[in-house]
Amino acid sequence: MDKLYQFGELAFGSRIKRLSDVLMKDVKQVYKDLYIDFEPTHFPVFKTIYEEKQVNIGKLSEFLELSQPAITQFVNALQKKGLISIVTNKLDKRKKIVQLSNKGLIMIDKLIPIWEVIGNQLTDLITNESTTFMNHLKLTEEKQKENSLYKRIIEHQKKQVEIIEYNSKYDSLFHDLNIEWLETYFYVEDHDKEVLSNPKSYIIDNNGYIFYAKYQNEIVGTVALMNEPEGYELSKMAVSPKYRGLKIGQKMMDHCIEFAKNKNWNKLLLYSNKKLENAIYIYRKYGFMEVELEKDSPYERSDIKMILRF
Amino acid sequence: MDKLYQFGELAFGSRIKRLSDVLMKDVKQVYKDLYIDFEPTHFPVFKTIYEEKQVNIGKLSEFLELSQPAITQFVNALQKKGLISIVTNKLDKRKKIVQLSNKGLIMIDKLIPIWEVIGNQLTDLITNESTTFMNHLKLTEEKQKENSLYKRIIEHQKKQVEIIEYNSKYDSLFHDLNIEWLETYFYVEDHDKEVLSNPKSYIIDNNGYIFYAKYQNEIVGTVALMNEPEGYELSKMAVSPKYRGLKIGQKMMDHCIEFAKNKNWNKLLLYSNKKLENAIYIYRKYGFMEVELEKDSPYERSDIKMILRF
DNA sequence: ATTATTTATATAAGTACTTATACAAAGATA
DNA sequence: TATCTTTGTATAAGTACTTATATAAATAAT
Repeated sequence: MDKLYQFGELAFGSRIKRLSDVLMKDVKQVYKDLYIDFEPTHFPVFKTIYEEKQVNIGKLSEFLELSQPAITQFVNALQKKGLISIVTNKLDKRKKIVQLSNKGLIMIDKLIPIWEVIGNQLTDLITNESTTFMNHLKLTEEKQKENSLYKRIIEHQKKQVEIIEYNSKYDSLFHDLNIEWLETYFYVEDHDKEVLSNPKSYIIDNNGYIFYAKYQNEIVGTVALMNEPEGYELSKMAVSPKYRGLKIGQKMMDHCIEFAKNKNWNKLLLYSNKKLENAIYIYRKYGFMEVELEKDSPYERSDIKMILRF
Repeated sequence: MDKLYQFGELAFGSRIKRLSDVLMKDVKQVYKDLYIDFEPTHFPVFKTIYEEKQVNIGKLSEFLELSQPAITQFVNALQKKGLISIVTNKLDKRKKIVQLSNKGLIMIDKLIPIWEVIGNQLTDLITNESTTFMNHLKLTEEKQKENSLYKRIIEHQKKQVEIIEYNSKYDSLFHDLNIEWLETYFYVEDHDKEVLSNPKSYIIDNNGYIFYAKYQNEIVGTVALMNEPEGYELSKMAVSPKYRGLKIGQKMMDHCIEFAKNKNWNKLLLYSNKKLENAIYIYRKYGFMEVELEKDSPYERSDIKMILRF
């Protein structure tokens, strides 16, 4: 029972406020998932500064129909984040000219593609067969409850990720992504360097497989299925830190399991480390079970071995 | 140049927020004008309590899809204003049962008619020929800028006030409204009592006129045009304190001036007191000019005499 | 019958605005 | 040229929410 529905037009203001709040919250979560350090409320001010290139506080207030103190507060926040620079106008020392900083320009490049996605998904959300404002509002509220803007955006982003097969031209990317991952969480063992520098001889030529996650024409993740005496080992899983949040790891995992089933393998094994709690949690969700770790395990850093049986 | 327009769907959230803010602001001003001590943001909670009769905080939060702390804050504010009473449920001492207080019930009686007006005017505002949510929003924003919800409501209320002619059945109302006014700003002179108790003989039978302002079938204001040797005097203007804000005084003044012109009188006079600054300001706006006050003016309280010449 | 968990509300702190007011620089006026 | 007004921004305090967390009472589990 949603009382605001029952109140009809009288609650129109409260309802559009509530809708605005949930949409803002969803977009906030999207930025967070994509590791973009940007507040949705800063969007109008930031985009206007970007478009106008140089603009003062009064003009921003006028353009956006927000109070001048509101703009001052946003501008201060954006400067604190280093996204804009503020200079006093030489001809009129009362005026503060605002423009994007270098960091702001880098941020804009990250934001523009996601803004396009947000815009499209929002359009989907608010587009429906209706003739009155109240009905549009109602249908939009219902759609948002069923499948929120947040979910819509994340689903769309996930669809943009495709898994492709080994190609030697990506050897250096394969190396770099995995070294980066190792350096972040552990340290690079000599054996790693050897294998990662020669994926063809160590993996492919040994009847192994390498897959890449491709997102917007860029390789953003790698995974390998290595042919070991005991069975195929899931390994070399690395995701570019810029693209975490898109569940790329899970997408690669889905692909590998499907691939293994099609090959009629009866199991997949992997080595990991208990300190990677999130990863272990996900492996378990996929059905991997912990087994005893052999003394001569292939990696120093491993302290857990898991097997998924089909 | 409204930037948010240009940003298209992306700025949808910001725009509905802005619209919500201006509508709330307009309704707040309406309550203020009508001397109703009520916050528009309290509307959903207050109306729900009224409809449910007895309800606890958790249920309110559920019904209105607002966080529990939000409800707690609203409920505390309403209690502080004396509009609701809170009792702890005897069976479950965690639960706080909220219901309208006597003061709250009186408030509801004041609010219900104005809620109807607000609802109707809002409906007008958001009703337009369009098919998409964005266009509805755009048209509504434009209508709001042209003729705001606030103006629409006040215009409507003013239209509800009509001026009617003398009828002896309203003699006691005529007396009471004027005595109340005198007691608020001055004190009641003996002569006042005499005149106000016998309007027929003192005013009507002396070729004078009495008019009433009628609002929703209730007499809420009075004014008289008294036949004096020098000319007709505008007098006995009183408005019920419950209905200030509807510009009833101005409506009666309009009527009297129109009436005087139709009678081909060449002037209207009035006596007032300089401490009633607002009244004097309005008289001047209508074209009344200050003239010298005779020593033997008819009222002790008067310290200014004004004349409007046609 | 304890103890642990869940439920109902309160409290604290933060965010995104608002209005009111202060202040300094620029422009207008006498 | 001094002063008065206007313009541009800053600061303070308030409002309407939010999330995170605390606390007390009720209920479930042992």
